Amino acid sequence: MTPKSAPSSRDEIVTALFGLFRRGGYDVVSLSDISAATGLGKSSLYHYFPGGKPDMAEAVANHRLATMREKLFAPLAAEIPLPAKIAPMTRSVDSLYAGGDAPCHVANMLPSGVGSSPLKAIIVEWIEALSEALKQAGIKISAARVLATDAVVRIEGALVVAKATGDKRVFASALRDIGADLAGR
Amino acid sequence: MTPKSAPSSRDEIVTALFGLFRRGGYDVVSLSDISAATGLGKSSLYHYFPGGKPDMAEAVANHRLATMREKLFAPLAAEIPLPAKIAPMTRSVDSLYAGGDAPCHVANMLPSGVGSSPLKAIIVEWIEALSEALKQAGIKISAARVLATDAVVRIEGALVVAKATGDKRVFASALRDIGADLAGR
DNA sequence: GTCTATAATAGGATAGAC
DNA sequence: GTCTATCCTATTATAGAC
Repeated sequence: MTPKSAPSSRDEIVTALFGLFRRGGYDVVSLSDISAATGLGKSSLYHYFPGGKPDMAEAVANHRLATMREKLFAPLAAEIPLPAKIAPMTRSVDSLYAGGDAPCHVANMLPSGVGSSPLKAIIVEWIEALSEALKQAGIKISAARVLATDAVVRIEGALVVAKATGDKRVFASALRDIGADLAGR
Repeated sequence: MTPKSAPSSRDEIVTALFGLFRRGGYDVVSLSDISAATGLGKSSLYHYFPGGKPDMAEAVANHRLATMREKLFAPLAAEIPLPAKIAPMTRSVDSLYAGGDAPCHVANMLPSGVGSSPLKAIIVEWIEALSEALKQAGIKISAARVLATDAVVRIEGALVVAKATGDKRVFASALRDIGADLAGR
């Protein structure tokens, strides 16, 4: 067998970086911030990310894509009734965004343009996974796409509005409504 | 009469700054960028904005709030039938966000925390203006608030998703659906 | 693999001439 | 009101010892 692709501590660093980038976006986060958050000197960071800060941001974006695939997209492909998938999804979404407290990593990283390919994949694959789940439940694919897109749109929008107003309930009630719409009203 | 509150060229500068801040967010925009966009030297900028960059960002936020009040919130208070107000609103929104091409200034400025008070006002007053318009049309205030919040949520979310996927049609169809929902289906 | 030290650059901001 | 020149700081990044 090939040697186990050692889970280096790079993964732990990336997790710490994710917390920084998701909240501030690319340019707000400095190498000093990263150094403080990880406990590593600036130079050590270049050992893990030879490409510097853009390299870090892209690693974080790919890490987030993997998380979303595992926690959200894969479960949506299960061969079980639709409502049995939607409820867990809304719970996972609630958890992934800390009940509306944690901003969307995609939304905050987009303006910088760094690592935009995995960022785009997160949104595209999310809509795709939802569409497929709805289609499996007997909904026409065209209607499924509309519903799926609307769900992701509302989740992203609720995060923005909740942050702007300081009212997390906007996120909670949006999630509830989305779940009801997707599961079939 | 009081002398006309001279429309100094500060307004023109603020308009140029708005274009920069809305796209990049606070930290991406440097004084050099601003200098290039306005044609003014860095020092001249401090003549108009003694508080420096934060001062500029807050001026831009207040300018945007004024624009939103004029173009969106005030028309919603008119004493005409609801559908006659919703259609113009969606058209104005389409124009204000360039059909989904131009990002939301609020969403992109929020992470920095600079000028958050007018930014919050933009969202809060928007929801309030929509709620009032729906209430005037005979919808119960509690239901009106839910509908109004959902509309703003979907506009904000559609901008994020359209930007992430590179597909402006997401914004166009979201606007159409929102208009239909608000005008009474 | 992590550190200290340092380079090279760009950032925001100010002083003062015109 | 706009400019040139300058200051100070923070930034990303690299070199090289351990």
